Parts: sequence; structure tokens; C-alpha cells
Amino acid sequence: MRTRSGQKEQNIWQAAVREFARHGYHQAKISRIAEGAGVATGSVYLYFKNKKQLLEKILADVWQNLAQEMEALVTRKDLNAVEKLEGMVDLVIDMFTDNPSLAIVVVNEHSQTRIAQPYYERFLALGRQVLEEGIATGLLNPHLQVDVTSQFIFGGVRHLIHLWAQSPRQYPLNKIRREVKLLLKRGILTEVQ
Amino acid sequence: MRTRSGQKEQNIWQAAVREFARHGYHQAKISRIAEGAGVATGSVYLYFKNKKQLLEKILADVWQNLAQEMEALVTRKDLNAVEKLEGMVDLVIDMFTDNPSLAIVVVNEHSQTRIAQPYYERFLALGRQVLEEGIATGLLNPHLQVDVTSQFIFGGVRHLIHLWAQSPRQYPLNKIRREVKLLLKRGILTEVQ
DNA sequence: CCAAGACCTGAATGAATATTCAGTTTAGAC
DNA sequence: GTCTAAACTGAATATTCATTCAGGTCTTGG
Repeated sequence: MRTRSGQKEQNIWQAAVREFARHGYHQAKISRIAEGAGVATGSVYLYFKNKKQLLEKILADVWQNLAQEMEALVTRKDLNAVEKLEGMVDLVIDMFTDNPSLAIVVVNEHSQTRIAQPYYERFLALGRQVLEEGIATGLLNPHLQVDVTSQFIFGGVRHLIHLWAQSPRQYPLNKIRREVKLLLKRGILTEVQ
Repeated sequence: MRTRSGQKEQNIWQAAVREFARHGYHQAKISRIAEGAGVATGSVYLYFKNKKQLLEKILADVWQNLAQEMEALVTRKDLNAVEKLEGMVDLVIDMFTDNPSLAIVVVNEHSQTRIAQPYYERFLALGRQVLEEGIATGLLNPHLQVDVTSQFIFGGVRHLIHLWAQSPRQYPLNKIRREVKLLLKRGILTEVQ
């Protein structure tokens, strides 16, 4: 008999992220992914059912990781809602810091998969939950529409991460991080004294 | 001789928007676009060089229209910077009100075209310009990073429009419109008295 | 009317590449 | 050392359309 090295699946996963990021899902070639992973074309199909499932696996992994970390953040008792929101922004930004390719794939291919993504839903629900907690504790404006607000923030952050992935110099993550937090809390108007 | 009806190009343009919106650029079929426009497959190539150029034309048309209307808005003397920003949000939302398919195409396929999009650049530049005007007149927070801020707003609005296009009931445009303006101006914190 | 020439058609072509699978290699059991 | 079964290979297959183009069809000027 023979056992899988355990390394190949991860190599393919990573090579696929690079390939999807560089060429986009539809222009990505299985043969190039295999080459990038140092395996034969057919071996990709030993670990993933097909090209589509490979993309879905990547996205699902990302949302699962994020949802898991957010879950821990949201249940902390030592942070108020605003601090949790800032922590969420940090979590998302940190996730991509070491992997611009992954950022590009998540941002660009997110709408490719029409299937329900449970972990992505969980991620969004946790965002709404923190906003509601903030309203309940009087920290946040009670007139906020939590669903629209959370999606607006998500869309803004997603777009900025995409820009960073394409031009890290022009949109450094720390600048993005700081600015998003400021905008969130205070909006654009001159500070009221 | 024979002259073009002038109707066919527009029919193809509209059919392509529907097809791109429903199936995404890469799954879209020229044959279905032709069918939707009531012409033969080959006729698409009388009006557009190829599939890619058809998408580019659609996106360019959208950004050209928006940039043009924004240009008029930005040069108005009777509005201050905040009113202009609100007007810009209205412009973007109004553009898609009658055409959810177009909204989906613009949002989903925006990153498909790697070519420079002059009108899109113009659109972004006008946004930055209004923010700078607002800072100069003391209306807006002088610590704003105008490039990051304008992109954040753009990303948030883009995402919300996408959600509306997919579930108009859950994310009605008027709710989006109101919420975005509030968030922009005041952020999420409880109003300071 | 009747060329003339542009418009229009849609089946055929060709290219691209996801997926398969018959054959080869190798790790581990005995 | 030998055998076995799973892992692995990569050329061949099969499919899917974008694009072409040879042949028809209209519209208009004279």
C-alpha cells in the first residue's frame, strides 16, 4: 500500500490560490495549478472533485477561519461593542496581510459560487450581532439599520483590501486600518466639540 | 444599398447586459445574446468586435454617463461639499434604479477588464475632489485620507447595490440611500449633543 | 424597376482545456 | 524480498463555444 504524503493537497490548495489570483477563476488552468504544486495534472483530481470545488474549498476555508476567530472575539466580556467592531476590522485585515493572492481570490471570486456559504453567513451574522449589542448598550446610534450598515462596512473593507492587494504601496494596510476605524466611528464631518 | 436600422445595436447591448448579469461574463453565450436581441449569432459581430469588447463597451458607457453627470454636479456653485457627496450617492443609485441587470454587471464584472478605464478614473477623481473641497471649506474632517475614504464609500455603495439587485425587497434602494448618507456624515456612534 | 452593395444569417470551423483513465511507480505489510 | 493496493502520471478524449464566412436578403439611388 501507499499513504498520501499529506503535503500535496496543501500544495495544490496554495498553487490554486496563486493561479486564481493571477488569472481569475475562468482563465485559471488546472495544468498550471498542477505545475505550481509540483504534481501531475491528474493528481489535482485525486484531492478535489473538479475545478469549481477547488475554488469553493478555498473560499469555505477562509470564511470558516474568519467566522471562528470572530466567534471568539464577539463572546469576550472585556470589550465593548465598538472595540469588538475594531477587532473585527483587524481580524479581516490580518487574515490577508500575509497572503495578497488569497485576498484577491476572496474579493474577486466571492460571487462565483452561487451555493450557500454557511460560514460566510455566520460571519455576517456576527457583525450584525455586535452592532445590535452596541445599540443596546447605548454606544451606537439607535437609528442604525444593522443589516445595511454591516454590509456597507463589509463592502468598503473588501474593496480597500482589493486595492491593497493590487497596489500595496498606494494603499498600505495600516492606513486602511486606521481610516476605516475613524470613518466608522465618526463619519466624515468635522469633529463636533 | 441598405442602412442599419439603428435599433439592433441597442438590442444587442441590452441583451448582453441581461445575459452577463444572469450568467456572468464567462458563462455568457454569444448565441443567447443574439437570441435575446432577436438577431442571428453572426450579427453580434457586425456591431461589436468580440465578446470582450461588448463587455467593455457596456462598462465604458456606464462610467461615461456617471462621470458626465457628476461633472455637472461637482461644478455647481449652489451646493456645499456635503450636499454634493449626497448628490453623488443619489446619482449612482439612480443610475441603477431602472436596471438591476446593469447593476449586477457593473458590480460583478468591473475587475474583468484590465484595460484602463478613463471614465472610471474620472469618476473616482471627482469623488476625491469633492472630499478635498469639503476639507478646504472646513465642513469635513481635515484628517481624512481622501483616497482611502472615497474608495471605502465607493466599495460600500457598490456592495449594497449588488445586494439590492439580488434581493430588492430585503435591501430597498431608499433604505440604502438614507443609511449611506447617515453613516457617511455621522458614523455609527451615538449622536453627540 | 433593377442593380449594387451593405446587411444579415447560422451552420461549420477551430481552438482551448477540463476531465478521464490505462499504465506506472512506490510505500508498507508480511 | 515480494506482493499489493493505493498514489500518481500525463497523453488522449470530449465538450464547449467564440468566431468566421459563404451564401442569401433587403433597401435605396438612379
